[in-house]
Amino acid sequence: MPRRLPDTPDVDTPTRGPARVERIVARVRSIPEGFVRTYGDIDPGAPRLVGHVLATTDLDLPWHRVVRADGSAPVGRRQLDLLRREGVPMRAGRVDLSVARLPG
DNA sequence: GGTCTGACGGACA
DNA sequence: ATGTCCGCCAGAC
Repeated sequence: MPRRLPDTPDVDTPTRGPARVERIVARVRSIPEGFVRTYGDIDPGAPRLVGHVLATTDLDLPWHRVVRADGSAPVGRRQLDLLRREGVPMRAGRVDLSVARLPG
């Protein structure tokens, strides 16, 4: 008898290990100026991992284009300024996701 | 091996 | 709106 069953295959077959981090980096990198993506959009299976990556990486990424699911900015005013400068629409101090959120 | 912690998200009170 | 709880994954001890 196997000591454990194989992971349930799902539609998404998330990558595991360092490859997953690479995928996150790639997705952040691909956010065009003037748009944002949420942590959950970048990695639905592990949004916190996205934060972990952004907080520890030394790569030059458009980190300011990653916001929370409600459009608020985890890093604060500095981040909002950067976004405003790119013309990202705001509403009540948060990003207006209905307009700025990148599809997919 | 185990335990904790992130720039989170969703459910629920 | 505000706060709690739990799940998620990789990395650092």
